[in-house]
Amino acid sequence: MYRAPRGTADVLPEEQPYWRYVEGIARDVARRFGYGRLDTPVFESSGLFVRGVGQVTDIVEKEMYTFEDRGGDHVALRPEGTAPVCRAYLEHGMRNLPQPVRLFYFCPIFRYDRPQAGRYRQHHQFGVEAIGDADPSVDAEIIELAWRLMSDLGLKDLSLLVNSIGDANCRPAYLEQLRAHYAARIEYLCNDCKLRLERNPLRLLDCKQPACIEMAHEAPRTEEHLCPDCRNHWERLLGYLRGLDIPYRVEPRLVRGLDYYSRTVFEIQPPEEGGQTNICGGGRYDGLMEQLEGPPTPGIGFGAGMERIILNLKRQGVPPVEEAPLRAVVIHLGEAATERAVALASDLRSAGLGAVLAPAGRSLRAQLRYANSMNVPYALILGDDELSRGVVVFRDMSRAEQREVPLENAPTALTDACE
RNA sequence: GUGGGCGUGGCCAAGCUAGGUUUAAGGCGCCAGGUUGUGGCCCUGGAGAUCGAGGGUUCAAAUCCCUCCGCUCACCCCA
Repeated sequence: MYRAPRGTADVLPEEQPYWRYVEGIARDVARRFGYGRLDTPVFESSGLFVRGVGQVTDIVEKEMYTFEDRGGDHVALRPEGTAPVCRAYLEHGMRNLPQPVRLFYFCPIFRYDRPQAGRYRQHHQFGVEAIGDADPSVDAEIIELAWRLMSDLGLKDLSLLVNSIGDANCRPAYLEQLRAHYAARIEYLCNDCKLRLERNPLRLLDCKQPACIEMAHEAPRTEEHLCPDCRNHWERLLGYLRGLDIPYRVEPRLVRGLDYYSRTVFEIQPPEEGGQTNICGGGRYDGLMEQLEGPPTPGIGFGAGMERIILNLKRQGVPPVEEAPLRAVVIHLGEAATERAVALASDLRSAGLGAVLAPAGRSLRAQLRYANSMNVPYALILGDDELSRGVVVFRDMSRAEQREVPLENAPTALTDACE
């Protein structure tokens, strides 16, 4: 028998309220901040991600779903959300729009990884990007948006971690210091970190090995090696966050796994529980547009994992919104009544009422049991007797009371009853 | 890529240590009946499993051995 591929999941009807809930609130928050929705293709040229995300990142090196299509083009299932948005910004000449351009998206993300709690090969992100303005007030706006999303969702006890990793001016010198610090202690490094020392020294800082954590503690801090412009940007951002009463924590060892980040990086973490630590991550990417062969254009944004948000909503007991509920089951006895019941159910739907037909050919008792299991407030019962008199039995399921109403008045009666 | 745990009807699961008494318990759910037209509780009945797959040991394997597959948790990485 076929199963859903490893690391993917069906979202069953009973799960949908959570998805609707998160989408609804995310959409509303995005709207209140003036963000417009952008949908991009589920696959892109592989090169977009190799150039944008970075050749030596795990995402590109070992997690991308890439393939050659029948025409010989090299494409990849989208492994992250920002590069496609930037591609679309460039492709559609959005620099001619008022800056910054504010965009949001919901999309599936694909990474070939060993699945575990809160981690999938196909997951979904809500993301926002503000492109075309380098001012730290935009950083604050993005972080505020993320923070407001979480609080509007009803999630509690979250932590906001922020850091600045500098820019092209100050990072090279910082990385040299970092390398020197670790090179002097190379014999104590874990094997992964020995590789990082050469290839991606920034990542030395967030190694989880105990010995490496210790070294990271004494390592030079990004925050203390910023050039004047980055320092000014950083301090203004923190000032704005304080003004917004957003409780941040500066985390000197916070770096991000994608190459394109510069200056501001941040994450939002749920309270400690087993499983994945961050439900939202983002930062500034002022160099990305140039990597994609566009004009220098600053940008900042974040991605938030839908599955992880929903996982935490469940852990915290936040109830999702009710969907438009079913109002009635239409019960019918006999061929003639069935024919009329089909029309009656249709009339109810035309009146905006959720209604389903009880399974045909079953006893009244069985159909009522069905109505009971559907958890509807009313059952409309139509048999030969009612049909001949032009009425329908209108039964209140919770009170176990019923009365007759003229067939043609059924939609109105049900509407009134549901108010 | 590395390591731990687990695989018995749609779901939860007993049985496996000491192989035969299992035609593989029980519960939920599903269908029917108990009321020839009245649900929820209760009662009765029914459908539904080649015990993850393949091989081996044995007179006999869900139970023991081997191989493979899958799920899951953690590392790594990230949302």
